[in-house]
Amino acid sequence: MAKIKAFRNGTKKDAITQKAAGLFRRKGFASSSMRELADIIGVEASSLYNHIGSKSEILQTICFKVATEFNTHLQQVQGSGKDTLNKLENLIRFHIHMMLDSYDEVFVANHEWKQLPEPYLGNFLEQRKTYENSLIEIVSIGVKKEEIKNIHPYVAVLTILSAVRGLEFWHRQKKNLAVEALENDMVNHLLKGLTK
Amino acid sequence: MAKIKAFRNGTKKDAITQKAAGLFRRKGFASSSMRELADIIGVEASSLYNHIGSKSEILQTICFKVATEFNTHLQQVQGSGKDTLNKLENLIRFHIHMMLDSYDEVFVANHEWKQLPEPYLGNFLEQRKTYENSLIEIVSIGVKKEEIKNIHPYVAVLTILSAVRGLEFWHRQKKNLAVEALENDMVNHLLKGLTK
DNA sequence: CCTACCGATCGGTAGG
DNA sequence: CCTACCGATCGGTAGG
Repeated sequence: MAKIKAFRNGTKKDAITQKAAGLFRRKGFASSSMRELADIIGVEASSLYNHIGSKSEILQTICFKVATEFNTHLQQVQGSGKDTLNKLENLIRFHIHMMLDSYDEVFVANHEWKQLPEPYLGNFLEQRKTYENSLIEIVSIGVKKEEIKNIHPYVAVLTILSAVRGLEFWHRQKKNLAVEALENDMVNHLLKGLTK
Repeated sequence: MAKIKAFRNGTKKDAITQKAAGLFRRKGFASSSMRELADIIGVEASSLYNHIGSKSEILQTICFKVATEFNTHLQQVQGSGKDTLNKLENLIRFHIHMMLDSYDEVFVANHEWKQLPEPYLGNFLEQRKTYENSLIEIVSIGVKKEEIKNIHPYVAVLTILSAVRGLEFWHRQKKNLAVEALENDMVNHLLKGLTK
């Protein structure tokens, strides 16, 4: 019975976090009230605190869940032994899939991390910097091995990360454009450019 | 005398708007209070209302000033008669300069437009959609004229706009990397790719 | 430009 | 899970 109760608490907390991700994405963290969130869940605001510790804790859960998923994937890529262009293609496709599959969570992690309280803010920024440095290292090795053209690795990484992040705008538009076509065109653009 | 008073009011409002842009960028619009802004200016919160109508009005001023600057430049490019790659390069460089020269304002326009009240929100989104459609048209013509490779124009525009927007992250880091080198590398990456 | 203040709303708690 | 409520803070106004 205790097990079932724990299970129920877990799913309820997960449900709150999921609904919160959607709300925070639409209105922003600071502009979202716990009363609004409670309305969406279908309870009174005070009842939320049986499942979560604070509003801020919800944001922490979202941000660090996303960070962990990206870090886990990066480690797989680093150990794959593929060449630079293959690694970058793999990373780009993963970012695209994450943005499309976990839109609310990735969006919130990208936009609302500033509202994290310390020490979570510092921890989050450190993880992001480490992630970015790993990508820079991958590009840097590619330049040295002459597998890709000579470019400042930092600029290439910034361009790639920013471009895939921009898919948050696509999600809202739903053009008559298949996901696979979009993904392939963006990979092609970022790796091979526009010039014929 | 009336003229001088109007002039002083004008600059004071401009000073408030400028300081607000920095504050809104750092903390977000909803998390920034008028009392904080007043502290930065060096007056009491109530005194701000001699120069501005509301907190929301400040955000409107910032967002539409930025939108107007981009629209004005776009019209120049459209009437320039250059080929597609030249037009795109011009647009990319302008976005980069805007991001570096008017960092706070561009950042706030990019991140906080959601907090605009109607009808400003609808107006802003319409302007942005029109701007985006103009860029899509430029790429589309380039594909038809075979000046650039075959790609979904929407994806190319999304990739370019997202990449230049990502320069907001660069601003904070101040790598030992000259602006010109960064600009040239990003233009090169977006137009010619990474592949040798 | 300031003092004084308002009603609304916020995140969160007590107690059942 | 709810009712009832708290202190803090918010954007903004009145009046001088």
